[in-house]
Amino acid sequence: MKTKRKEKKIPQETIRRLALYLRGVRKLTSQGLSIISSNRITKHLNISPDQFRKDLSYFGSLGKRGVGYRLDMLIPHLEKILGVDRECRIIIVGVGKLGSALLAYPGFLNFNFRIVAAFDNDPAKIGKVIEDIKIEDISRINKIVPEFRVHLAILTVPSDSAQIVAEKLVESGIKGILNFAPVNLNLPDNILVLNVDMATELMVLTYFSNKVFDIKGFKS
Amino acid sequence: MKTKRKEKKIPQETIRRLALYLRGVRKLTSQGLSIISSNRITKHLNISPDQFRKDLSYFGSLGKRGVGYRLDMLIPHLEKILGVDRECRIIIVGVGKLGSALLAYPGFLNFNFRIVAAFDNDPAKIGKVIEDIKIEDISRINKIVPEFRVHLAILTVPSDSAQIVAEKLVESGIKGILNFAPVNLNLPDNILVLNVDMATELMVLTYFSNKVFDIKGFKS
DNA sequence: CCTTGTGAAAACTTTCACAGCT
DNA sequence: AGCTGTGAAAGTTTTCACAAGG
Repeated sequence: MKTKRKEKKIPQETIRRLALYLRGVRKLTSQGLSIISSNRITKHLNISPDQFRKDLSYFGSLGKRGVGYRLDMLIPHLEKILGVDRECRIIIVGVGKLGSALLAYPGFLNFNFRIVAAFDNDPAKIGKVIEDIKIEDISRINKIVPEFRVHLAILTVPSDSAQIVAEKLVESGIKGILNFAPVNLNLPDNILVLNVDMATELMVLTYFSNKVFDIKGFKS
Repeated sequence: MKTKRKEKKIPQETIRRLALYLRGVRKLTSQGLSIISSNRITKHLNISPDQFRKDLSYFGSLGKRGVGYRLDMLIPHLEKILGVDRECRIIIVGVGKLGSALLAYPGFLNFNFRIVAAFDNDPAKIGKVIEDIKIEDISRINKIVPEFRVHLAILTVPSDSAQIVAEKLVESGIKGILNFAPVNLNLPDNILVLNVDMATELMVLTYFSNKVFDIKGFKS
């Protein structure tokens, strides 16, 4: 990333970890805890307490020395930083098997993400209702995105059409795309794209598991 | 310490990019190209040519100065490094909506990943066949993993049971896990875990899209 | 002129260590 | 005594710049 701001530089991975912390501290709250140390928070997250404190310090100080962090302050703090204190409207584009599965995924609501529409170009699917969401023709993206002030799109169309559909999304005013199609999208710099590519993840696992073999002296 | 090979430190992200390169060069081959420069390869990947050459250089030199890379050598080279030159057997554990979608995902085969079994604990599902794969009872993991010499597992069970199921997978001899449950798995160090967490990705997108607003001076 | 391969510099991220507050 | 917050050190990754080869 090439942000050339004078603001102190926040590592990208810090943001990803903040999301992890939010999950973690919510779980601890539900266990009845109210004040908690960096040590305790990170115990089950495979992250060092130092890293946690450093990550938080980018956004001002919140803990009490000698004491720890108040969960009732920490949770809203993290939610505010991540922007999940307000509802974020999202759409799913491409209602194949994966798109349908994501439509039904309950975990989005925990973080204030609301799926407001789903799109496909298959006439057999358009008009059907899945999980209370009516499937719309893809040509209606331009109408619905501004109307519902949609921020983000989950893109689960076939690779062939990913680029062109992504361009439509950009045109309609979307700000970011979570792309499940295994292609690199070429879009303007101000559009954020994160790729989720299952085959790549498996390759990374394969590479490192072979490495472990080597080091341990095993044979496959 | 025990590795006999030259001990250069290879960045983790390099491996992820190699998978990207493999996708890219395969596409270029299908366009009839046979020799190609780092510039051309990375043109549509949002990666610099320098990065590409550096990444490759960790594994020895393969290109010809003044010329470029021969695709018929580059592709097998990348495949070998990533370990996708041999079949890798995988299983899917948890055949809910997401698990079923992944069972049907055709992209795994391009990289020699073969799904050999699927597991669930729901009696209503056990015995059913999806995409030519019979769904087995989760208790049979211990039998099937060694029998088919399964390397990797895709974990798509509910969060509550993810840890305990993961431990069963480790017991059975699995080497790595692609975890879709939004919890941190605590497993031995020699087991590789990669997490795919849709809500986290959306939060990262939200964070950065708000940042872009700020920088550009827009309002939401 | 091409383009690769690679040390060296620059940039970035994590870990350390300790001052300072409760 | 216990824990946070944070500069400074250590470690890691990317970018630069250029020698060397077709």
